[in-house]
Amino acid sequence: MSRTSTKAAPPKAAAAPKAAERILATASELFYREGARAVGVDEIVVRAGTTKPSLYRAFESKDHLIAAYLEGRSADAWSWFEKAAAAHPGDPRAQVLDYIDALSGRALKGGYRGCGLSNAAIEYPEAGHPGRKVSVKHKEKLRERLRDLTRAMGARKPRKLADSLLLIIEGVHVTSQLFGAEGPAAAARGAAETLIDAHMRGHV
Amino acid sequence: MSRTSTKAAPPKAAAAPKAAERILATASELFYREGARAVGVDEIVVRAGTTKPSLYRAFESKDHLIAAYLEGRSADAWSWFEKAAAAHPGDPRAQVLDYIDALSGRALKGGYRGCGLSNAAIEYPEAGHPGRKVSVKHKEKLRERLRDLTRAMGARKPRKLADSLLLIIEGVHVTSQLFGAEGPAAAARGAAETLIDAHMRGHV
DNA sequence: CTAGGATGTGACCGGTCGGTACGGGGCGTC
DNA sequence: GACGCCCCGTACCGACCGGTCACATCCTAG
Repeated sequence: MSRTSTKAAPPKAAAAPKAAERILATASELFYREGARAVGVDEIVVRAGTTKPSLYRAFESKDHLIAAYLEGRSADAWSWFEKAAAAHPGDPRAQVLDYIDALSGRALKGGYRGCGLSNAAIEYPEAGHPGRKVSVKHKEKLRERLRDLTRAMGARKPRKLADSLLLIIEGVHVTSQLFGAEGPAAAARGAAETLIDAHMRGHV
Repeated sequence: MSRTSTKAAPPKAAAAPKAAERILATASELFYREGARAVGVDEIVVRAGTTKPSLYRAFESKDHLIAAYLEGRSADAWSWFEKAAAAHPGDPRAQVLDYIDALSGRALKGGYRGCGLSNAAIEYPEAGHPGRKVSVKHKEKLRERLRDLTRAMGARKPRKLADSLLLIIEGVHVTSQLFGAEGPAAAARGAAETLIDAHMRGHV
């Protein structure tokens, strides 16, 4: 961190201080593991080594803290997505397969609790909830990105194939929570391959 | 209501009286629509036109009331399943397709909130929760039934096909909550057909 | 050294959570 | 009419919910 210019040291809004970061990190772990509704703000601040006013200075409500947590989850998911894309440049089929592979790989490990975004949408069905909005936006964008990929493959019905893959992906998320390591997630990649190949051959 | 016989009117244990039934019915609707964690016992008893002691006389705790609600959901799901089976005797492919069709049909209507059993498992990740046990048992049985069907089809890899179909089914449940009527559920039947046909041809 | 702003602190708010003790009241039976 | 049985509702419990207050403390810029 070097000194910048002599005048106007921090031009933009100050970055979040440490307490707020710890709160978000702690809340993210707790929300993911136990579900947002099951976790109280008291537990969050105690485990973050701080207190409630610090929480409410950084986040206007618990619901907005949930939204911030989900924004983080969304960013993580996109980084996985981009990583899979970067691993197979110009090969959309391998990209989506790699993404699904990574997904079911994590799903088959212990402690997996599915997709935080999907879980939150289930916990908060009310349309206006700030967290739910983040989830819905993320999933809509994912649907779009999947369509981009299936179009790039040259699939006959790219939208239908993308939706089919999305069903598989969400299926992985929930079944892994129900069945654990022996769950159907292991079948995800194979199913995705079959679906893609059938669409490429026009067998749909 | 006519008089029954003169002697020994109710020989077996008395059936649940009206209050308990109203509580279960009200709770079931509320739990499904808003999520079990979001609904308090006070709201349940008020809307059922009764009071808390009546609830706790019939159910030993809220968690057990949730379990009772999920038992009902499970029974409903099996009746849909059996209906699809009965509609196509001796044709397991048509049976499973019909079931998925019925599922996505409901999913594309308004007010759909997915599978109550899956939702509850997401809301209550703790292994010991009585409601979660009902959900897990149901889903394991569903996986078995699906395997029976794919075996009856003569699929090359019946377990893998069954798991693939289960991924689709659970995918329908969650995506319908995220996307509403325009969601990917409409692609479910087609995807299932493609998967089944590929497995029958041995293209897996 | 001083002044200001951002941060941490403990106490506290009304409301709701799941759960319970207890006392009446309807009804068929003698 | 008195009894016993079963079912129900009134009132209440301690704990915790999300959220706020006034105040102590610290860091940093000047």
